[in-house]
Amino acid sequence: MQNHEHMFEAFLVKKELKFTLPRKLILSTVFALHEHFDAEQLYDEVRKASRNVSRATVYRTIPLLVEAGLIQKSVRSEARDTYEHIYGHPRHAHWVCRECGGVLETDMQEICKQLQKRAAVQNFEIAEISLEIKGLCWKCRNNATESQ
Amino acid sequence: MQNHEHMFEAFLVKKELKFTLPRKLILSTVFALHEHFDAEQLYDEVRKASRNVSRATVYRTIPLLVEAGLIQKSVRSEARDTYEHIYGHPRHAHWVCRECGGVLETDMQEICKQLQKRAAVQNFEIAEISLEIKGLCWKCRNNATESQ
DNA sequence: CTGCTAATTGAGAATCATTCTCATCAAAGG
DNA sequence: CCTTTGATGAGAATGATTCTCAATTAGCAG
Repeated sequence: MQNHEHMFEAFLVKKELKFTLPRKLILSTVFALHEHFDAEQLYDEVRKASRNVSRATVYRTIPLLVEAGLIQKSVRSEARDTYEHIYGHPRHAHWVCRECGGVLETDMQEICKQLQKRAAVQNFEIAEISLEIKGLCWKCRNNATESQ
Repeated sequence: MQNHEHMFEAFLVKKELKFTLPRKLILSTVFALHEHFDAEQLYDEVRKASRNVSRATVYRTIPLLVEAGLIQKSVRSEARDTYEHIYGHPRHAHWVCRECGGVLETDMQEICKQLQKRAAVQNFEIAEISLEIKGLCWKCRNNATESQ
């Protein structure tokens, strides 16, 4: 049993919820998937392993995974909500280009440290941090100036 | 005419769009509203000024205001998309409590400076910055420990 | 092993914010 | 006052997510 399975099971036990077969399947599928995914992609993958898991259960399990600290919502404002692993992945900022939609990720260890300090002062317990910068990437800036 | 009206008009002219009456109305309503609002609230307010503005036009104008740099999407993951003024408002981080839903705002001038530096290196042109921290506020942490 | 109880599930209907369609209207220049 | 093209209003359509409810399952007690 992998580490994230232990974590999820511990979380469920604490909440007096059951570590059922559908939940096990969804969990292992999430961690077999790319770091970024949406509910529908997850559902498709889960169905490959078992046709007996419904879309509703996938949608119901995602918030549990979020609350357990295993995943969090990722880049926003797309049609579907997207999620990303946070267990075992250092936090990173997302630089989203408004023009081409490309996403660049950069390290944010330093910023996280600053936020942790501020959290201590405010007595706030951090579960998720999302930093998103939108604008124009270098490619689209070049295209914009060329076409003038 | 206020400054944000000049900005919006300049933006529209540059895009070869017209500064029509509905757009003027929506713009002035946005800036008469709280810093945070959603499309429906905006629509309700606009309708108070004129019953001849449709929901569709409100929804169509919001992305223009975003692109013009006057507003941006705010705290996410609520049912409706919410927006906040950015023209004339220093950027701030949102600390969202998962338990009570409360939102605290803190300054992020320092972080913005760091991001500007990194943007210069990447040759990225920043239009929006959103920093959202989710977790438990001090009140809800206290409640949690009491009830154990 | 068997029954009990409450949580969980699957299937599909329901919701509801947002987007789209399309006929009508308005602005700006000639 | 035409003309052309973008803008608008009204309501239909979309589509991700949530809800409903009867059937199933897990965990426990006997």
